[in-house]
Amino acid sequence: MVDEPRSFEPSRAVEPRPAARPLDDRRLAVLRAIVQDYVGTEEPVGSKALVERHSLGVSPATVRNDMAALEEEGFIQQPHTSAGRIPTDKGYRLFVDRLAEVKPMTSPERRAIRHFLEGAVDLDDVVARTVRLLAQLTRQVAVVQYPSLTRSTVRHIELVQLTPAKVMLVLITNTGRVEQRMVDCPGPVGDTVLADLRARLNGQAGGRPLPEVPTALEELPAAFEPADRPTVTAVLATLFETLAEQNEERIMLAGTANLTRFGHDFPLTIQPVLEALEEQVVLLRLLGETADATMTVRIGHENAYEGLNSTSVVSVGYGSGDQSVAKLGVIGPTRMDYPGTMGAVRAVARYVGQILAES
Amino acid sequence: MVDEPRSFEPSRAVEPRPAARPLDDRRLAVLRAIVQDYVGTEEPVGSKALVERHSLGVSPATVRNDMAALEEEGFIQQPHTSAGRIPTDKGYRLFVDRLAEVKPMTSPERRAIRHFLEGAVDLDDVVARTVRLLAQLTRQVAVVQYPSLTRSTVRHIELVQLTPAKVMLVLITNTGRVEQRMVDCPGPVGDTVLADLRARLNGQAGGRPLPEVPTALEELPAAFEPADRPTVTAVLATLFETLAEQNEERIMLAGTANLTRFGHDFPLTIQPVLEALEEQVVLLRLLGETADATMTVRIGHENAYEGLNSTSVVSVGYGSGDQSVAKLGVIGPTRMDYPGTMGAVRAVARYVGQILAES
DNA sequence: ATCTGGCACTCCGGCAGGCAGAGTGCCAGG
DNA sequence: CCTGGCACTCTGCCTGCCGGAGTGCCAGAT
Repeated sequence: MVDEPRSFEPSRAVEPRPAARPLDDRRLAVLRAIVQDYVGTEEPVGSKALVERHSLGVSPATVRNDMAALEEEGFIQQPHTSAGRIPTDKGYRLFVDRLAEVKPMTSPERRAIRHFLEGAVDLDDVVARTVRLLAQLTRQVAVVQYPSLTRSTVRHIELVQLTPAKVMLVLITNTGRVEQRMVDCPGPVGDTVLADLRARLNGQAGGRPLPEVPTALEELPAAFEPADRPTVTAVLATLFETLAEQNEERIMLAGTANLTRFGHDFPLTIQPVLEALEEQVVLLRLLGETADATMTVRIGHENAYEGLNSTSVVSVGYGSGDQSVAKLGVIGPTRMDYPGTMGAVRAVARYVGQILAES
Repeated sequence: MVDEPRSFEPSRAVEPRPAARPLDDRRLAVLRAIVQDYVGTEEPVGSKALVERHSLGVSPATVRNDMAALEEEGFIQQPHTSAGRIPTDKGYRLFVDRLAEVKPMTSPERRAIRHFLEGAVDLDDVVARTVRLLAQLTRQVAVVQYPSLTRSTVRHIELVQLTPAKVMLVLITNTGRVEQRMVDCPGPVGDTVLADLRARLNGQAGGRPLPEVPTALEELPAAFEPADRPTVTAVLATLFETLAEQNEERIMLAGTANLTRFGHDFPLTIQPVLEALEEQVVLLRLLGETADATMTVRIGHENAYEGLNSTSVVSVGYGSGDQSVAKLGVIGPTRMDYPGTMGAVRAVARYVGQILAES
């Protein structure tokens, strides 16, 4: 294992460390170079090529020794004897943790992102644009989760009478999401009752976070005439059902065509990934494991889902205010450009959050 | 070219046709056998294998002659000299036009379809279930278009005041589709005006096909006080915009993982297909070319979109009543099981139509 | 006139052998 | 502790070779 980064200081005491320290630094540099080259060329990288492309200031032979040590520790591996080295999952992990900086978007890029997202007309459009943008920027598969119901607040509840005993319930959240359900009432519903119910619903639930709504409305039926209570409870039941339905958490994805640039051994790698992408459940769980605010990178076997063992997932939460309402991310081969991808993901999350806050 | 099918009669006159007639029959049988075998094995089929698997009653040598003729006419082709034959697009065309029967679903299959679709709770769910079902039945990529706005009628229009000058417009169609838009009004909107407008909108537009709505509401602003007219026109503008937005025609797809079973020369074939699937526009145009009621089969180069030149598309309209409101279909390799696929597509379209009519 | 068996021909696919190139590990010397 | 050198190993590629599958054509049979 490698120690903490503070060992970079100008060498204060010399005795407690057996002079293995500067060597470690160079080893890390070698690992960084290997990752960068491999990501670029997709071919095992050898010692000679390394010293040519990166000014490491040492000879290939030295690099070979470092490589042997890195392999010993499990950061890199050889596909076969006398081939170059490629990073292992563990190697990538070290790379993103200690060797890579998130690469910020250039300001023209930022302008373009902002401009593209600002053209959106409704929530569907925002999500659609976001996911396409992300796929394009990273040239990978992008996934965006709709702002989740559970973290939103009620903006408005509307009741619409369709037939005497059929009412449509519309729930609008502060994130612009709209859910509608039909309610079959036990009998004809009077206009005044409906208006009253509508007013009370909005009065008592308006502005509240969705999970709190059931408790806030608990006492509601008692406020109505006994004859009207069945109707009220029917509406409430449907409302609570809508609130509870987490499986209504939708996601959108784009960039599947980028899968073709995945690797050489094609059908094998791509098939399970495509299967995973079809399963909303899998994707939701994937995003669910993301820490809210900080960016999460899951590399290869760190992914719980087996089909994604040869992919990496970069994800982060985004939100309309300071707190996140949903997640987004990209899925790509483990050999991806981590700094660039992370930069793009972060930037897009930030801007879509802003857009949502404005609308 | 091959002539009309009535030549199957027991040979009446012998003189005007140079006895090439019975031969034609056998040639067609050979073509059918080639298509069937190739679809099954995915390998060029030779004369010997053909006579072994199908009881054609003639020797390989004879079949070879027929094959030469079929190749001459462009129905089959050889990948290289001394390989077996594979059907051309033209060969498949002849096959589906004259040699194949749509294979009906078995009754357990039909029961399963019906049962699976009946579990749906709303329109989104109907479409989602349909597309998954279709993908599973055909083991190919399935595409389902949402019931289109242009063919639906207005069930209800609702106006919801969110802020003094912000109104949400909700449009509900008879197919259960719901569209909502924000309307920014030029000034605060009075309750009575809003109620009046709501009533008039529903009175004059309710039940009408969507395309007729603009003309039906043409005179509406005149019925209001001059002071309120800007608000009315703002609402109407948004409504018309919603109606006009054909690009809001949404589609859903499933079964992308089935692309891996496409062929040998992988990335090349699959890449353009994935790209096509990402472009809703392409898919919509694809389905748009489908004749409403009858099933359409477009084979290989018959597809206008170039990326789909090595695929076939089987599509058909479906509807809640007797007329179709949207289309659905599947996309697969030209070497697909046409009878089975067509049977599945037809059955699913029929049942989803029934489900929509019921709800 | 049509079908059939036979025959020569072509081409693909797989396999062995040889060769160049890249990369490694190790060792002795700076 | 780094470096140059050397022997070794492995892949990838090309070559040549063979067997198999399939065809096209022709002459004979029905």
